[in-house]
Amino acid sequence: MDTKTRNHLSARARVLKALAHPARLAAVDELAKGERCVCELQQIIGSDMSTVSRHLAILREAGVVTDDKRGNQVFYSLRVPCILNFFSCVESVLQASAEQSAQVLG
Amino acid sequence: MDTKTRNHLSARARVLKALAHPARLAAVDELAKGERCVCELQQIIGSDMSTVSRHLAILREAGVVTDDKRGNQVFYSLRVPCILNFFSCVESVLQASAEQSAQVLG
DNA sequence: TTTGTATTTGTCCATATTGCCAAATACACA
DNA sequence: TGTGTATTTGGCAATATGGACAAATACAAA
Repeated sequence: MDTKTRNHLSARARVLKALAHPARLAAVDELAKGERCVCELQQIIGSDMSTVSRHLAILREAGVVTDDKRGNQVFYSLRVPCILNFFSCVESVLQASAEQSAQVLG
Repeated sequence: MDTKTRNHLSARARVLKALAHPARLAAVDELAKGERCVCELQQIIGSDMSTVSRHLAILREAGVVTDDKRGNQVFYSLRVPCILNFFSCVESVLQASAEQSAQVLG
C-alpha cells in the first residue's frame, strides 16, 4: 500500500471515527432537522454541557458540521447534507445482522 | 431521548466504529474486489497476522463481513454490498474540507 | 503421528477516548 | 463596569483501543 493510499484511508477513517459515537450520531440526527445551538443539543444528548461541546468539536474538526457564533450562542449545522442518506447502508448492516440472529435463534 | 432511540444510535455507532480504522478500511476496500483469505489481507495491511485477525474479528462482529473456513484458510467477504457506495459521502466530507482549507490558505 | 501452514487467542504495554468538575472565556444587558 | 448566560478549555480518572509477541488451535500433507 503506497503512502497516498494510506493517507486517504486515514482521512476516511477520521470522518467515520468522528461519527462513531451515540451522542455524536444523536447530534447529527438533530442537526438534520436544521441548525441548533449547543444548549438545544445538550438537552437531547443529556450529558454535561462541556461533554457536548467536546463532541461537537470532534464533529467540526472532522468536517461534518460547521459552527456559527451569534450573540452569546453557537449554532451548529450539518456541512455535508449527504451524511443523512449515508446512514441507510449502516441500517442495512444492522438489518442483515438482525436477520442472521433470527436465523440462529429460530 | 427514549431507550429505543438510544439503543438504535448505539447500534449505528458500533457499525461506524468498526469501520473507523485505516487497516479495517483497507480490508473492506480489498474485499470489495472479492473474497480474500487472511494472509492476502495481511499482505495489504502490513501488520502482524494476529493484528489483522483481530481487525477482521471486529468487522465480523459488527456484521460488515462474514468468514468461511475452507481447508486451513479462512476467507472473508463483504456481507453488505452497499458498504461501498456508502463511502461516497465520506469522500464529500473530505472534499468539502479540502475546499475550505484551500479558501483559508488562498 | 509428526510436521508445517494458517489463523486465533492470551497477555501485556502504550496510547486514545470519554466524561465529569472546575475554571476560563465570550458576549449581552443592565 | 458588573452580572448572568452560553460555551469552551484544563485537568483528572476510568475505560477502551491498538499492536506486538508468544502460545494455542485447526487442519492438511507427509
